[in-house]
Amino acid sequence: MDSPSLSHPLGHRAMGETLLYLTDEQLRQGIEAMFFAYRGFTADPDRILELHGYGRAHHRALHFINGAPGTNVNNLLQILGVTKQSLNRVLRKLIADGLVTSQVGQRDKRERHLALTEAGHALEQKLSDAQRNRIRSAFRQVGPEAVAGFRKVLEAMMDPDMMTAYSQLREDGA
Amino acid sequence: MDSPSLSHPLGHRAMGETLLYLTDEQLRQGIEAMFFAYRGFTADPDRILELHGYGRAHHRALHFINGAPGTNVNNLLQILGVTKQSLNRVLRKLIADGLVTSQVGQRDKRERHLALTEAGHALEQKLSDAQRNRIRSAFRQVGPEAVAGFRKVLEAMMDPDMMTAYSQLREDGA
DNA sequence: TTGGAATGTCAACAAGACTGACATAAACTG
DNA sequence: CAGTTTATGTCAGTCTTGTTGACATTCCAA
Repeated sequence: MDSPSLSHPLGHRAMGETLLYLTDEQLRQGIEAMFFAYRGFTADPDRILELHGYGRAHHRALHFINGAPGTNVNNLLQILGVTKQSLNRVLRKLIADGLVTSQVGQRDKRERHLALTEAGHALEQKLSDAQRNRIRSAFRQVGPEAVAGFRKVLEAMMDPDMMTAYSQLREDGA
Repeated sequence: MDSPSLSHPLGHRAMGETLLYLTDEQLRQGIEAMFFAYRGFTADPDRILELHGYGRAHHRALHFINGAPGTNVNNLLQILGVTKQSLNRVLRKLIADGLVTSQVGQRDKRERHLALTEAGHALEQKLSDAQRNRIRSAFRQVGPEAVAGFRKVLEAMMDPDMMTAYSQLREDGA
């Protein structure tokens, strides 16, 4: 179960170890695992968001503003991968509700610098706690080696350009 | 980098190995990895779907009908976790376009048994190939141990009840 | 100083989720 | 057999979240 390469019906004669994981069935299982796991991953925050009248888009905005306070809208756009109009609707509501502040930039007055208010932090914490609890529980169940593998696969699955935008934001933040 | 447990600044005195992965920062990275990886995971099929005038919902329907041909609407509903109205809209289009067949059940004539037509198989293959290519590439990069860990974590992250519906479908199929 | 690029806002629209109400047909039950 | 439950489909209306298009403001460089 944890090391199929040692007990594969075909043995490990001519086939490289990596090939064991590349049958269509293995890949199909990987695809479905992503589908179901992602649903689990979002389920807990979704329930909380619904109580407050928000959606997943609001959660994403809160999450990344929290991680890079003072960031501007454009940075956030790169990360979230949506149009500015779409993000703007979400931000407008968060600002109107007093969860996010938008300050005109000092050097460049076109920019708006975003940050969480106290109320914004409170909701972000609540959402983040719910999501972390599930991840923590999963990580505990499987142990550190599995977690390392998980991280490696996910990183290999990302689009490289998305990650560059992300690292930039974390540098610019504050 | 690949084995933090051996080089953690705090050493491994009183802390169980698992604790190393449970700092808020580690969990945050896990959360963001899921977010970015899921986007990569859906990016390739999304591009193909757009060309054909379909969305992710159609992909999901095609995927699970392909995996359990002859299944009925109710099973599909359990798996996809959407309302019948939502699924019906998608199925109606797929049937009208000749990608899916809906046959009245023989034993229970209330049920509709769903299957892919030749055209449906063709599109499903195209989508599935695109998605598999990315997963295969990721799996190849990281090696079998990481893949095993990836699977373990994802399974631990799922909602248990969703998985029961899923296994049922795979048994009932055909 | 003027024109283009960058940034952000408003309006309108589409996909895809939702609820609620209802119709039909078949199966089940007393 | 009558009545109820189950499985499915449909219509209408709403919500979130994505899209484009149009436009205002600000900055910068020719």
